[in-house]
Amino acid sequence: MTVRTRFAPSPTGFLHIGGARTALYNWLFARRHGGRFLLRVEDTDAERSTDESIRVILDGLRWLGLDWDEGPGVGGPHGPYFQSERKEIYDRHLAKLESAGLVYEDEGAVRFRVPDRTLTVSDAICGEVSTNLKESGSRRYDAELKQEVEANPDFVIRRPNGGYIFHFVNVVDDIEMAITHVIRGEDHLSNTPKHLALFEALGATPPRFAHIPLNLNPSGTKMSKRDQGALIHEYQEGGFLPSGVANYMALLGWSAKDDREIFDIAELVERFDLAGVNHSNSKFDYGKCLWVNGEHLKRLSASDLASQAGPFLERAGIDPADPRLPEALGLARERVQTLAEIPGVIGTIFAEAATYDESSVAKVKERADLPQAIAALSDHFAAVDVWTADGIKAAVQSAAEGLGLKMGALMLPCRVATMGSTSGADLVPVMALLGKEAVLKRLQEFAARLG
RNA sequence: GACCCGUUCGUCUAAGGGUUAGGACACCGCCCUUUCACGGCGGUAAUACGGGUUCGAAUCCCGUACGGGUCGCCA
Repeated sequence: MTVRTRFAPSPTGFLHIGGARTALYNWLFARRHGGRFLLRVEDTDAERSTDESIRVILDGLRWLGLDWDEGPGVGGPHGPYFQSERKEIYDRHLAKLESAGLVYEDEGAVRFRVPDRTLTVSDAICGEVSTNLKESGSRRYDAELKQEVEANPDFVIRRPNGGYIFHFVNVVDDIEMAITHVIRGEDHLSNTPKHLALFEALGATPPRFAHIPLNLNPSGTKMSKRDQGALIHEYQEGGFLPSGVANYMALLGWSAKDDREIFDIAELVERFDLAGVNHSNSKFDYGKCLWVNGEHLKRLSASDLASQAGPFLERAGIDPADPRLPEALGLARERVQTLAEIPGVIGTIFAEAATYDESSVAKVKERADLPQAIAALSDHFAAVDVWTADGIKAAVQSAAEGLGLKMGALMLPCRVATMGSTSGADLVPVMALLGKEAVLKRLQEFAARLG
């Protein structure tokens, strides 16, 4: 049997981290087992389903590298892949239920007769979970009354206006699309008996279910789009790598059962399995997500780093063709966790002049001998013949000796004078890239600032 | 409220009857670096609670507490 999984988002205008992780698990599972991954858009709620809101979701999936074998844009033998275009299919299945006497009309809506017996979900993660829909559905909690009220256990599958309800279309589509494995959030576990009843009524064998634990925000409540790290496009804009984000998402609820945590996409495909999925919800940790991304950044090849960083460099006004760029990127990668941080670390190399950070300047200004130190550095740099890291170091060394100081005592003032800040990339290579003239000019400007 | 799922350092997790309860992020300290970082080494820190079963329980069972989910003519 070929494994067929699917991701079935409703277009809300955002690709949420929870949805993206569900998509990832389905994708990994399909890829791991040489199966197919389908994408189906659940746009039965017409108002929210704009082209734009659909595009955001597809773009997010593409950015993460979660390509689909069947679905919007690629087609496939089980289309259409938008629920809004599948009305005839739903009508056909409804007719089957009608002729079997399993549905009835109620104030214009169509209700499905639930069976009065125990249905057992055999979940790959949660184990066996049994429910009797007739019993459990005959009472309903009224949030306003704050108490249970009588209810009709037969749930609605079609609205009076002809629109079909999620449970029904979801099941019909999974049958029609020959889905073998449904990996979805645990919030659907309680809905699954309804789906089981529908599969049975439609004469279909249900797929294998795997309900994965939910991702919560750091306060332990449901992630909302306001929470940091909640939306996939923010990662893209924030300079994360798709593989880093996928790696971190995989880790929220799954582990390889050894101490390894950093995996590229191919390694995730190789190692992912449902047995490694946890049973309990996890809280999102933005700091760890940053760390994982930083590890991916460190492992990137020089050319990949250059192409990935491109948009962020251009935005900062750095010419991607500058010959100093490859070396500068090498300096940057060791100390950033996102691509977006790169310009801040090496931007000064490509700038006309240093931008002085006030608190950094204030820090070195505390030294009484600062003007002399800068002057000494200027003199010794001016005398350097071969402007290389070694030559620069030697110059700093001799400048320090002349002042009766250790070399380290001059490094920080030199850093602030040439780079504008106490932080940033490694000073000596930066000066080498900057060139002798530029360094001397910056020292002069800094001295002038001091007055 | 009923039903369902869950509970190991602050966070993500490993250990599925016998471990000094392991790793990672974060935090702290030391070393390295004559700068900023990286890195290396070390430290603080957990089995929710109460009962069982067992020679022995984080691990199996029951209860309690807490957290999450579901209970729509939303998906």
